[in-house]
Amino acid sequence: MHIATWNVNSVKARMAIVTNWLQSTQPDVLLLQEIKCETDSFPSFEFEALGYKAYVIGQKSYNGVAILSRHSASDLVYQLPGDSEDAQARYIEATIQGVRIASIYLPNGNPVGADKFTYKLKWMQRLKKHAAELIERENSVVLAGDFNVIPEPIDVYDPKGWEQDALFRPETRAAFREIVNLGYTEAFRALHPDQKDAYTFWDYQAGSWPRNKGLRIDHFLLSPEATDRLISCEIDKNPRDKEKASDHTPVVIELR
DNA sequence: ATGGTTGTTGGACAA
Repeated sequence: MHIATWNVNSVKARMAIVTNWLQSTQPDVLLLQEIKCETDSFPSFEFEALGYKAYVIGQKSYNGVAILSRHSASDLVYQLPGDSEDAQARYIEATIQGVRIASIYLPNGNPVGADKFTYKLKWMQRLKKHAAELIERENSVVLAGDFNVIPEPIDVYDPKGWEQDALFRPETRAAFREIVNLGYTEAFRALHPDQKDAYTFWDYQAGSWPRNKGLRIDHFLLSPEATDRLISCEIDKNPRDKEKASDHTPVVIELR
């Protein structure tokens, strides 16, 4: 079973690149983040034509996540539990072929010191609580998406320069470790412990892509049973080099 | 670089 995650930075602006990639890669599941459209205007029909059913929670202009699946999904959850007041569309979860899978768009959190950073840390505490319940309740759990977290210095081109950024602040990294330490395995680093310059995001500005000045912020967290089934985890850099690319590129895992 | 770019939206805001 192949599962992919991709922050597409507007699904409508990215339709050609995403559909071409789906046709060539044909994962069982593609998790999308930052679809930037309302639920009802998601281009479900185009994905159905390629054999994927779409499960979507969107909102106007910002955020929005989706699960595209070649197999039927059940027991959908459309928001991260723990705050019914939170209207931001950043979380969707479903069971596909016995695997509990979430598509996550964790808040960016910048600027540090303002409401946005507080919101990020609270969101991560909610995610920790929910991740603890999932690992207790379910067997194979896959939490994947744009975590907006740089886990370690190896995951950023200039660790010093990013010290004060919400993606790399000690509080952010600690909250991420707390989730992992519930018993999850971060798939890419587990399989590629020493691989440097392995990034999933390159800013549109200042020639970040051609200079490979990137960040590794899109992750797969796997429960113990899912980890036992893990065959591979690879970053596919090809879509980032296309015309009209997203600033993120997809990551793909295979489970046996 | 107190730069730079992209997307939504029609001026900022988010990233």
